[in-house]
Amino acid sequence: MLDQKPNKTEDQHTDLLRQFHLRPTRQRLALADLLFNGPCRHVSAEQLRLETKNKGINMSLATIYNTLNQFTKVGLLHEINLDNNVTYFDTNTDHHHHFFDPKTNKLIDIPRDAISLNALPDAPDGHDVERVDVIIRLS
Amino acid sequence: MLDQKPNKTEDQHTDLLRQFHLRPTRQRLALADLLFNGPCRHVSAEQLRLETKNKGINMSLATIYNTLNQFTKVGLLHEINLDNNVTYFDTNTDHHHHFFDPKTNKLIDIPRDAISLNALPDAPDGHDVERVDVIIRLS
DNA sequence: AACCCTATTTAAAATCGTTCTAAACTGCTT
DNA sequence: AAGCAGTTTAGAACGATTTTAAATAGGGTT
Repeated sequence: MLDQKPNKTEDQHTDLLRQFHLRPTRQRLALADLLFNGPCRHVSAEQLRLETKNKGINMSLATIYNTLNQFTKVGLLHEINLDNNVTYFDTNTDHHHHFFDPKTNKLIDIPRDAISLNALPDAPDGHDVERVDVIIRLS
Repeated sequence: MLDQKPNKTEDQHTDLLRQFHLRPTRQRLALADLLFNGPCRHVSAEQLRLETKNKGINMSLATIYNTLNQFTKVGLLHEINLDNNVTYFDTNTDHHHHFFDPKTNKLIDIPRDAISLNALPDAPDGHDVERVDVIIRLS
């Protein structure tokens, strides 16, 4: 009933965006609000389009894509690609792993240290290991 | 110089396709030849379109997609999706893992037992573990 | 070999997710 | 308030993949 109250985190998001030299526009703040308030999320551009629409926020799908890509570039999000050729964005940018349910296309985070990955093979000549992703596919 | 000699594996491929109730058509045999003769491969539909074209084999891209999907459905191929929203098909259907070079979009197989995956977390309620994919992203 | 039935192939259109374009708008500095 | 660069936008364009409906080709039967 206190929805007049200004969103407590809006100023934080403004600061956050400025840190990355992104102007805190209405649209970017709206998406930051959806992405960075609650618990970690795995969302597609289309999902966010629906969420903004449902909240009465007017913004074009192109802006959603632009923003997600910018957030990804500065490290606020991580990109994940799965079976269906839809790009998902993970608000958890820590090194971690995932359960994946192909039925629902839902991802569940697995903390990094919940999986012990010892004895990794050496990277091929001329390469380094940048990251190790474990995806546990569920049925 | 013996290219008149009938492809020694064509009969094997014919048998293989019949096992899965797929008619051994000219197109499917051509793709089986490209896929299942040499060492394991990771190919996209577009790559196969080029290869068939270069060999003078006439077949539509739709057929390549149809065939790859059919082969996948019966278990002759495995699908892999990476950063670029292109579907790759892996002729190695054993449980194994991959190096991935994002620069070239190339995959390199890692034998299953080259990575020790102990202490996997339990699958969420109502689910089983179907498969575990490890992707070592290179730089 | 001719016939038939169904599976398969095909070109073309359609679809889907995503990016690009060029014009309008807006945050920020002066 | 003015101006400029950064941002948003609608719509077109794009690339990968699927669908459509019509033509073709396996493979069995006569």
